[in-house]
Amino acid sequence: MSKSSAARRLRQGLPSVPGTGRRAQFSDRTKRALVEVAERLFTEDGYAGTSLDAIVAGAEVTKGALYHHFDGKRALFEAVFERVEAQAVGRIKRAMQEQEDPWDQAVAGLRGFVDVVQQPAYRRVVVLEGPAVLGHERVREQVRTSFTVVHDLVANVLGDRRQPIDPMLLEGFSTIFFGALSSAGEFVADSHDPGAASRRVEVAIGYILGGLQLMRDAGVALPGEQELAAGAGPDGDAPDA
Amino acid sequence: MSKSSAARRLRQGLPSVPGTGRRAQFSDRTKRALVEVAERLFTEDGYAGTSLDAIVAGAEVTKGALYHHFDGKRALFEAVFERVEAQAVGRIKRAMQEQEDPWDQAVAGLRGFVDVVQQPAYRRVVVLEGPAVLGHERVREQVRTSFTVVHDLVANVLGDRRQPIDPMLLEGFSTIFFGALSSAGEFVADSHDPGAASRRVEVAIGYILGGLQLMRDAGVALPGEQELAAGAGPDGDAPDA
DNA sequence: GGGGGTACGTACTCGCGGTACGTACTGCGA
DNA sequence: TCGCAGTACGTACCGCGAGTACGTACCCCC
Repeated sequence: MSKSSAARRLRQGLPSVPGTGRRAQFSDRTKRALVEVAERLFTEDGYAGTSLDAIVAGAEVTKGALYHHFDGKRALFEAVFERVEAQAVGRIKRAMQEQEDPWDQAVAGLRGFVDVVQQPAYRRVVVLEGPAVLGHERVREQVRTSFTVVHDLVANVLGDRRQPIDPMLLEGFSTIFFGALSSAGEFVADSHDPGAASRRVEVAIGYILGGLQLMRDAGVALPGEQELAAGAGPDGDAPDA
Repeated sequence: MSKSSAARRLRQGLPSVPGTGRRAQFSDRTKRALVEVAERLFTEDGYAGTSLDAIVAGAEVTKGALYHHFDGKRALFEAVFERVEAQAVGRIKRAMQEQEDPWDQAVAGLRGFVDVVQQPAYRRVVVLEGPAVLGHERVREQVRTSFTVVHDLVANVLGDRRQPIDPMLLEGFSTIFFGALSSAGEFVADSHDPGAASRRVEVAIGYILGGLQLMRDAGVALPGEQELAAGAGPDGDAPDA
């Protein structure tokens, strides 16, 4: 049937008689193997399309091992989800740290984010199936890290004003802009010519940010908390062109 | 076990001996009942959380009827998906037709879209699970109708220029803005105070659109097709503030 | 009025997630 | 060094649920 325990350990580069090796090392290796195989299969075939049997077969263990390390299929998916997200955050942060100037850092962050959304694992596990499997609030919670980058950038672009911006309005701006960036990444990933598409996307994002700066510099005031608290705001349309 | 055929027909308000009634009417009624029950259950419990047994029990038919009308669970979900989307499009179009002025129409369309994204059925079936179950390209295809509203609006805001805008760039703008609107709806739906949140969202969207108009009127040119075709564009950042 | 086709109902299979339980190995304390 | 407890699995099984095969009643049209 399945390979013997000794053969498996041999394949993992460990002594077949593990008298000397640390036991926890075996355990961690098994767990990591499960997560890595699961990431590959979930990315290729999706959550529902991947059976636990396929995962344990790929990792050359059995369901007993899987259920020893994880509470079930969802928990395993969540582990994969966290891993993919962590890799994405690392990628974005590394890109930003290569820049000195705050503005360049922000641009690098945006580019990094658009890049990340194009990774197959990120698209499938985090964007496509994550919300349906784990609930979108769980995704939001996890994505909070990369969201912060966008949040700070928006605050920076809208900032430099005397009275502080209404926090909920800032949150709204950030959320909207975050959704815009996600769509931008999707647009590039779905495009037949990713290079050309990403150039368009950068132009578009730059144009939008430029517009926000123009609005700010033109003195078009955002409403304060008291105006927003009142029931009927202004018609909410643009300044007369 | 289950109710007899006669009892079911009685319950549906049809003669228990349906000698006079049209046969196709029974069929359509069964099909619609299945879709309606499925919409309710899919919205409440999600795709994976809803069993076909629960659906056919709710519709007071059996799996034979379901598999006669639909190719399987996915096909039934797709029918629900199309129904929910069609209702959403109708809602948006109706809101727009109440306005005369093109700008007011556009604003009504945006508001209608943000409204729609807050409907539980739309959120769950179209936004949350649709992409994972049917694939995001299928969702894109279906959502094309409401996307057109956004597309036209963006073209309108960016338009009024001498040389026409690069089509792919316009597509990028629309996609990004569409994503922004989706996030806006999600923001409102997730908020504890939807009224306050939707006011913020309208302000933010108005501010962004105003920025785009300012950019246009300030003569900040978007690159043409030939510049975009060249490999390295400008750094893609905002105009100096 | 009978034959064919539609619109179901019934009974079953099978894949898959989850569970119960057995077991080998390992590190530790006496 | 010997037991002993706990870990890290393996194995066998259960139940649910999607899909299928097949039977049947009824309607419509000739």
